[in-house]
Amino acid sequence: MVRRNEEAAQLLQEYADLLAITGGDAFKARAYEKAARAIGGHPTDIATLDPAGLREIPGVGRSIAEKVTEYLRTGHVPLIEEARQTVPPGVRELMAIPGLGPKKAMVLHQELQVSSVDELLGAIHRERLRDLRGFGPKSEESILRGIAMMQKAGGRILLGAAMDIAERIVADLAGVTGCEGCAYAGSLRRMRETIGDIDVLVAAGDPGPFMTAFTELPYTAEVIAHGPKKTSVRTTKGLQVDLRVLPPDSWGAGLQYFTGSKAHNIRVREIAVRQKMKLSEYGLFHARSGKKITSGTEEEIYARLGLPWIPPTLREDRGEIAAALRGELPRLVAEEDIRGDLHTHTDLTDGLAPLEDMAAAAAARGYSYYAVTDHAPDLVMQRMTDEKMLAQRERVRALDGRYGRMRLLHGTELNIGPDGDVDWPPEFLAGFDLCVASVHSHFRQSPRELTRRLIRACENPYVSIIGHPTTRRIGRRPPLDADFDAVFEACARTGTALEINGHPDRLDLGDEDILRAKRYGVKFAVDSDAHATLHLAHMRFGVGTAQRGWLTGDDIINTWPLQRLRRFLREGRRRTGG
DNA sequence: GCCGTTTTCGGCCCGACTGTTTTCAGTCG
Repeated sequence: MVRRNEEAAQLLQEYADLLAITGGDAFKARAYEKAARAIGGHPTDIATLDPAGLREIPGVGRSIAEKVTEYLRTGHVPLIEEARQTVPPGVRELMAIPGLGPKKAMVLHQELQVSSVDELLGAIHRERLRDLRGFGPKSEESILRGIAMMQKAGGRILLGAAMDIAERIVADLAGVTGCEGCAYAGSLRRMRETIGDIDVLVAAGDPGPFMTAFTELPYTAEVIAHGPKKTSVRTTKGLQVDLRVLPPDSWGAGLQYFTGSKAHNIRVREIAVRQKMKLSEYGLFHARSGKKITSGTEEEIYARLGLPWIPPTLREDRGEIAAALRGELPRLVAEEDIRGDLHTHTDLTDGLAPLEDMAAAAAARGYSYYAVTDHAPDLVMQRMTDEKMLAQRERVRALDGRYGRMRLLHGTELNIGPDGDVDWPPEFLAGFDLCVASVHSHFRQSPRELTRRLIRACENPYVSIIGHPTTRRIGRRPPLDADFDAVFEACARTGTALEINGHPDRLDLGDEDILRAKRYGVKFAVDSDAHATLHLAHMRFGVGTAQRGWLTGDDIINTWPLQRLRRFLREGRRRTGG
């Protein structure tokens, strides 16, 4: 069942943007934004709710409930469609550029008739922006930087969004009669942080029904190519999806081939050639006779080449073949190994769900422990106080034991200030079971200052985990320009874990940094940073990223039993390394 | 547009930073 929540959330967000662009009531725009967020993170599928049920979602009142109901019934909301007519679509696109908000986007459109990113680039190069009120050379520079960040993603979409659509397609095609196997392959199966296009494979004798079903899926906007072996479509969101139907006995060869990466496959084929064999998407063959050796499963193909099966997340030609040949592939962490989440939020700060709901959802995931880590006072907009935090601690203590075997931990996400200080003095921090500390502002300090700042946070005895260490947001904000080797060294020295934040916008640390950090002997924490019950599921992307960094359960503190985790937290409070 | 132990009006997450300005608007977290 596909949730309609995301669609409705996007529509309401669009209307909020349109209101902001056209200079409507800012509070009204914010109300729509808030409702969009609440609906997107609401655990119940809104399609099952009547207007009264919708109004129980915080931030949804009479007017928005009516519009959502209308949208669910007819697929249209005339008021929003009218508003859409008044603003060229490119203007909203401009708002996606970091540093450009609704006001500046509208000025660019009204004064320079700019309504797309390309037109904006043209205007900057002709130095047209400098004459505009509120713009200058620095803004040109920062806009260019923002556009470069966006374009570096090169039309690729984030892992989470790609996974959503791929899983829907796989579920739909698996229901077509004659389906003997259906899976996504490509960079998505390898869990890369961004995805260019989605590859879906089906094993079936007769491709026809699948090709037809594929072109008729509700999210298919345009059929790019339609043949007997391959069909390509563009989805309503502009993402290309390729479907290949393989004969069932070629399944393993096809899956191996289309999973890639290209560099990994080249290495594997070299091994085949050295053994007088040939590997293609149809199977493994004798080079001379052309006779097929095997093609049914990936395991058989790798085995016939003298290799163990290599997990897709390792298939990047980063030494996995050599390690496999030596029998030294790591025993990668799996999602089932995760015993708890150590970085999550509730509606006490910017989360959507109350403590009880978050804890119940965590327990349903089978966790043995679960940490609530709401924001601390220095993130001013969250309005945290000592009293609120202590009251929450009381509630956490009272609820502990009510979720089966799952234990509740009370923590916080501290802010690492410009000097590396955190929100509270040691006496107060000592009351938490654990503290995550993260950078939330002052991203553009000098490398020297940033490095010192992060190291000082590591050296705080009460800081156990550095949250989203580089603070990058994929395609939006570059990583901090710090000397991360020095930070990794400090983490190892002080017994501070580095977070692998599973939010698809972040995936921070990323795979390359994980590989580097591991060499210093650092431990990691894979967290969801959930702000809603559903976001607890982002753990899978964190685990995928950890796998891409070659991590085992032993490297990751939240795969450990609670006792060992507590020992790590205690040790860290003793070792300041100073 | 939402919300309510301030309850049908009048608030709404608030402060800092940035680049522009010559006193501040826009953007961000």
